Amino acid sequence: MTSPAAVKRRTRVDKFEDRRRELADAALLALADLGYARTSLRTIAEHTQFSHGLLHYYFADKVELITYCVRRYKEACVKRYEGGVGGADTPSALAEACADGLAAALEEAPLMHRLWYDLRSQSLFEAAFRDDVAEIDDSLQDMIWRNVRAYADLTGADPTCAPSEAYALFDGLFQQALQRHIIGAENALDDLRSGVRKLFPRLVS
Amino acid sequence: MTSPAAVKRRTRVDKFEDRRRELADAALLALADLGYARTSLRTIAEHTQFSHGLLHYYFADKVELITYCVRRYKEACVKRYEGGVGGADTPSALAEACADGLAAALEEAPLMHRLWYDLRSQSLFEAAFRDDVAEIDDSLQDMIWRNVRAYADLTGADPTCAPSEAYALFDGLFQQALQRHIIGAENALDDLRSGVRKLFPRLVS
DNA sequence: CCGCCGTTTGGACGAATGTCAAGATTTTCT
DNA sequence: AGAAAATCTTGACATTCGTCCAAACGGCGG
Repeated sequence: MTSPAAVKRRTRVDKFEDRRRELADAALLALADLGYARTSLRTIAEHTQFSHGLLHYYFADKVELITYCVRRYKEACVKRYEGGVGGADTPSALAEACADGLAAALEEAPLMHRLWYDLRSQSLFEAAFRDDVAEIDDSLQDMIWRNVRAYADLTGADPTCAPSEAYALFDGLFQQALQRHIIGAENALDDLRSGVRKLFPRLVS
Repeated sequence: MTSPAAVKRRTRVDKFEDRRRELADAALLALADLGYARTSLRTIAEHTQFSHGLLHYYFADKVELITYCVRRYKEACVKRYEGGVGGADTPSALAEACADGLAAALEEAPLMHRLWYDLRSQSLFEAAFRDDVAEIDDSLQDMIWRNVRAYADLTGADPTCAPSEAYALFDGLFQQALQRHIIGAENALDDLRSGVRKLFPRLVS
């Protein structure tokens, strides 16, 4: 089995990682509130029960904290979507399920999605974020592509677009819906559902 | 006619407005380089031949300067696109012309478009930017819709989507292409052209 | 030539930022 | 229980930020 030293060490790094996660979650709440540009380490610390100095005990600098947050956000993100839309036996049912899923995700946590687009924009200026952002983009693209493929299978046809193409189109709809939802447009969610539902048949033979 | 006083006064405010424009243009260059989050008034001043104190002579505060920049960006933006694609007599020719136009716009000034998406993201946190951003979004949506309508007319069919829907889809393609172009993907522009060309027939009956 | 007024400068201010280190506190191990 | 290691707090640091202001500049009318 594992030696006592190994056990001790494992619990130690686990506690360390647990606290890192705890701090990162609090940081994500602060970031979702204020956005990257306006979130300082001290305001992040205010979202925790600890002092600001502790952040430098668990993270080397601000960039490492933010990138850790992005990675953590991604974990929750893929876990959220990997369930997928399994039980749909007709094309339009799948399209509707996907539309409802995206609309529900937007309604459930609009501030988190706002943060995502903020961080993705920042990654165009700050190269340190690019790898993590690209990973998240890839997993989102996979999620979209699984649905498009499943839709095509149900119709007996083939997709007429590349995975990245499909992702760009869905993402465009989602981002616009988020924008309008945050402004306060009450038809943003319905328009998103409608747009997604109509997008599927546009992407197969 | 205009009185001498009015003439004199007009030249005065014109000089004032000219300098505002000059400063805003320099600010736009700085913003395009660094992004909203990292651009300070002093770094903006370094892009001009003046000192940082001058900015507060022409702009009340930073928000007024930025919003003025956004408005100025919009002017150039609509002027850039209002020419449109007049001379196209077949649907696929129009689609190709539009695809080439968007790809050329991206290649010509990628940093400006990066700034646009940055500022649009910021507007989701800073309500002061929302009106100007919404105006730009509207004019871009009009630009897209004119092309979709023209394409539909050439095919003798009707668009099967709303203007905002079309804009969201095109914008999704463009934003992804920008992202990949900045990362250094050499096929980003070609994929954008292909995606745009293929998007038109998807949006008509 | 002087004085005026629109411009422009450069420095100063308080506040906020990221970072760091020394000390206090808590946990862990023997 | 006591020593050692970890966790956490506190205060300080050098910068940088937006903002403001007194003074200097410069052209133009009197």
